[in-house]
Amino acid sequence: MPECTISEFPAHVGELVTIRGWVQNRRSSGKISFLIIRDGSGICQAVITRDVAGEPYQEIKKLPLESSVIVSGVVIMEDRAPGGYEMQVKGVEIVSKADEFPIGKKEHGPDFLLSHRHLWLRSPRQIAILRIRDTLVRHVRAYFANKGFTLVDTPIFTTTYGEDSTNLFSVEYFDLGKTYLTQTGQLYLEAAIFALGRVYCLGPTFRAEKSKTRRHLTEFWMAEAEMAFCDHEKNLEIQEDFVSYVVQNTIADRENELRLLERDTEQLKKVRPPFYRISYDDAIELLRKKGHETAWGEDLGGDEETLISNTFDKPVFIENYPRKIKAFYMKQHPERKDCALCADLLAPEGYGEIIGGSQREDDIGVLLKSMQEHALDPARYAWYVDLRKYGSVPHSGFGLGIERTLSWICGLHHVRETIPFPRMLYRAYP
RNA sequence: UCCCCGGUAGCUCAAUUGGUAGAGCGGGUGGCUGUUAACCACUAGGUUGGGGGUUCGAGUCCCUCCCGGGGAGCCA
Repeated sequence: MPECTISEFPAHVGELVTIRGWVQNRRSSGKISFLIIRDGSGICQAVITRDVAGEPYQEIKKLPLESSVIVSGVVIMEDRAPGGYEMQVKGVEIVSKADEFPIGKKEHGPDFLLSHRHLWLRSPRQIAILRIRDTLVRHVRAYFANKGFTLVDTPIFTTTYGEDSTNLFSVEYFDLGKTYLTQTGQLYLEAAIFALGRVYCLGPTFRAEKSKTRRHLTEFWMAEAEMAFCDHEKNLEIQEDFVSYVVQNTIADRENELRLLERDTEQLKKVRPPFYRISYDDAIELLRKKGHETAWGEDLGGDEETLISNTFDKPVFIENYPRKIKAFYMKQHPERKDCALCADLLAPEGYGEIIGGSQREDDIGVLLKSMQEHALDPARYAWYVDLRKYGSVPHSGFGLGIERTLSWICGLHHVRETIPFPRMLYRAYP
C-alpha cells in the first residue's frame, strides 16, 4: 500500500494510502469515530466505523491522545473535514499507546506549558510558529546569499567581549582560564571582511542579563552582517532592503500559519523601503512632546521604545546615539563628536528594537582612545586593533534578533514562544 | 538587585465579613452512525507550595521561606 504524507492528499484523492502519525484529537460515537491525525506535514480527519473496523473498533475509539498510529484508508474530498480532505479508514495499527497526555484541550498557564515545552511543541500554534521561524531563517540566508555575502561562522567561545563584560557567561577553558560565551560575532566578522568583502553569520548568542521581560532570553539567535567599504548611510539602506525582503517573503510563504495565529498582516505588508529615520536628539524631543521626560544621554528603555515605535506605521531608525551609552567600536560622528554613527531599528506595533547597527571606528587612534574610555584591556583586543593596521577601510554592519523579529511577524506577546527551547533567567528545563 | 501579581483536584479556575473545599476539562464506566475544544448520564480524585503564629475555628488574617509570572535596570 503506498505511503504518503497528509500534505500530499490532494494528489491521492480516491486512492488507498497509508499515513503514519499521532492522534491529535478524537471524537467518537457508538459506531463511528473521528481521529485527527498529525503526521508532521499536516493534519487530517480519519473516519472509522465499527462495521469496517470490526473487533478492534472498541480499542481505537478509546485511543489516548498522542498515541502513535499507522492508518490506511481512502482519501476523499470532504467539506465537513478540517482541511477539506478526509481519510476513510480501512485499518489502524497502533505503534505505541500513549500515557495520559499532560497538555489538554483547554487552556494552561505559562509555568505549566514551559515546564512541558517538549510536549507543548506538538500543539498547532507552536507548530505554526516553528514553521514561520524556519521560513524566516531561510529568507535571511537567501537574502545574504543573493547579495554576495559569504557565511562566516564565528566562534562561540571568545576571549574578547563585544558589548558589556557584566553580562557574559563564563566557561572554564582547560588551562587557559576563563573564556566567555559569545554575545556577538561582530568583531570576528570585521576580521573576515578583509578577506571576503561582505560577510554574515547566523548563530546563538548568550547574555547573562538578569532580565525578566517578554523581550528577553538568555540564549537567542542573531543574524549579523558586516560590509567593507560601507558607510553609515549605505548600512541603513541595506537594512531596509533586508528587513523588507525577509518580512514580505515570510508572510507570503506562511499565510496559513499566520491566519492560525490570528495575525493581521496588513501592517506587515507596509514594510517596504524607505523606513522612517529620526535622530536620538529628535527621539528625546518626541518623547518630551508626548509627556515622557528623558534626559539627553540616557538610553531609551522599553517604555520609550514602545512609545516611539507606536508613533510610526513602519519600522523607524533611531540614529546617532550618545557614544557613552554605546559600544566602544562604533565610529565617532564627524560633526557630533559626542555621538556615534549608529542606528537601532525599532519595529512598529510596539515591538521595539530588532536591529542594532553602526559604522565601525576605522581610525586606530580614536579606537584605542575609545577602548581606554571603556576600560578594555588592549592586550585582549590586540588582534582587533591589528585590523586597523593592515589596510583599514570604512566599514559597517548590523545584527538582527531572530526571536524579536519573529515575535513581531507572528504578533506574539512574548519571545519565549519563538524559540523551540527557551532559556530564561529561571528556566533551563527542558 | 528592586517593585507588582500569583501558588487550591492531573490541568484551568471558583470559594461572600474567618464558619462543612466546588465547577469545567482530563481519567474511569455506560450511551450515541457525521463529529468539529462533539454531546449526555454516572463515578473516582484534595496534607489549599513549606514552616511558624493569631483564633473556639484559617484556603481566607500576620510573619517567614521556597517556586513561578510580569515589569524596572540592561539589551537583540
